[in-house]
Amino acid sequence: MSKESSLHIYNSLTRTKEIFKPLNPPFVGLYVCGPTVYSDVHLGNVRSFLTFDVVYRYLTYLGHNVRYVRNITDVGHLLDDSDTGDDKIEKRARLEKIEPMEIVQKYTNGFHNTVNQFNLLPPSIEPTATGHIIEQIEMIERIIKNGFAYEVNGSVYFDVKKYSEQHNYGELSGRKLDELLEQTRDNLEGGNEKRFFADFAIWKKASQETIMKWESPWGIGVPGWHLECSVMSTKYLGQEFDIHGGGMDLKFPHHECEIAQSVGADGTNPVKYWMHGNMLTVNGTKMSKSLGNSFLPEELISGDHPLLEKGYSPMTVRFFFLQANYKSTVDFSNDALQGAEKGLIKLMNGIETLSNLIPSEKSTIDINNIISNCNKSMDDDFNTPMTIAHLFDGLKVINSINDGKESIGASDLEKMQAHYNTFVFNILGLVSESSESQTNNVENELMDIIIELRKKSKENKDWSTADLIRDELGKLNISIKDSKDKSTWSYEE
RNA sequence: GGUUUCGUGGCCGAGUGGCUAGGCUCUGGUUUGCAAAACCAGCUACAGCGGUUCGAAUCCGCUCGAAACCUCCA
Repeated sequence: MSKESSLHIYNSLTRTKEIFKPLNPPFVGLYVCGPTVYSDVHLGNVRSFLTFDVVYRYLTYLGHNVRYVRNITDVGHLLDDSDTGDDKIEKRARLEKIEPMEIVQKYTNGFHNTVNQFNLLPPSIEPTATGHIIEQIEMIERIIKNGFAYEVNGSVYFDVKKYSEQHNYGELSGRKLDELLEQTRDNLEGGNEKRFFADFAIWKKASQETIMKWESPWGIGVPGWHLECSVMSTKYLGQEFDIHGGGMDLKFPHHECEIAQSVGADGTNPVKYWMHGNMLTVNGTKMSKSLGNSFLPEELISGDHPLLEKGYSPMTVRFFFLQANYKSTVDFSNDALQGAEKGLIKLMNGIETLSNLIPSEKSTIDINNIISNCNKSMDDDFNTPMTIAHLFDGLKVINSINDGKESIGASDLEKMQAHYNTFVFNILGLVSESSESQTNNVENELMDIIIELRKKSKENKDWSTADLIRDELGKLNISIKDSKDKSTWSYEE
């Protein structure tokens, strides 16, 4: 069913690159931690979702039947585990004086808009935490039954100490419990319901004011944040599934707790391959809401932000992110963005050139190398920067064919065009930003007339008229490029 | 303090024991009525100090520096 592939994935759990073998071919389960919808997603969030968008796209390209689950956290994201723990969404609702569900709807819509702008494919299933309260309660019951959780005063905590007697709590993040203890001594002070400092809430008793709350065997309350991912991933992908992704910052405690919960409830380690995307930094520090250095997509596009010299299109940003490895931090800078902007234009121009190439009798160049190089680099843990480098290598060939220095046969040309379409548009998910506006027929025909007129004046060596036309079009952001026998036009920024 | 990771040229960023990354910028050239685009060539590199090796930017050790996580965060 799936193509011959030697896809390797860096598994955060084993800290090595492993060959990817689906548990139940041709199906592949991919779960990605989605946003907590209590405020706008910023660019750092986008990078993470983009990483897994490309993973999803490439797995699909390889012929796998991928079920991609990305959740929406709409409840249970407690500010902390203290007894006065507050829910992020409720806090926001109180601030904005509206219903929690209104907050959820507002920022879920915002999230979807953003994600569309960056051309991220929608997941197969986008479950919400509030839609799976029953399953969460059932999971808590299983954990309690197995002796890995205890109830105190209407709340339920995961018993990390008990768990670590039989299992390895910290296997994902590399943390050791006794070391953790030394560092968190301060947190043990005060009246805490937990038996052990590392225990975490899986059910939290609701206070009087809490709006979103549910009945449970332990009274009225809300589920713990880590629980929803454990429940929803295994509900839709099975007790063991292939890939779990998320940002590096979720590795501990969130993902560590997910493992503990699943093992605690069902005795199975749910995830075969853990993937963690790295952070977006600004001037060397992580972009985050709390630090106030985050961009909203609108600010990015308009350039209306103190840290931005100008606006950048979503595709420029997408391309910029793809030019770095997902496992590395990327530093956001204007110089880098401008570099990406020009690089993307070059790539898109090259594809335009490719689509207009005229085939020759036979090829003087080897197409297969370019194609297999792209596959190889994607197979190497989704190495998009390398893939892009190979695409640029191919561009040189395309341009020299266009210049008449090399030639390409009809079947090779077809292959090459298919290859660029597949890799650039389907796998990397880039979109030609000018093409949409160029589908207007009247516009195209008008431009044909103008270009024809200009051609006439050029033939008459009436340079001033030819230049006038070019300059005036330039004012409308239309640029004219002359080659030997014809002129082409396109919109520019 | 602990865990994880990293330090590559003007900028961004791959790579990995011996073979050109790539993009952007800059310089020179080709092409062009001019421009743009394209093409060719050039320019600055692997934090520092030791070690292993025939050979290291790539492995090991130390030093210096940076980041994330250890509290909510993609």
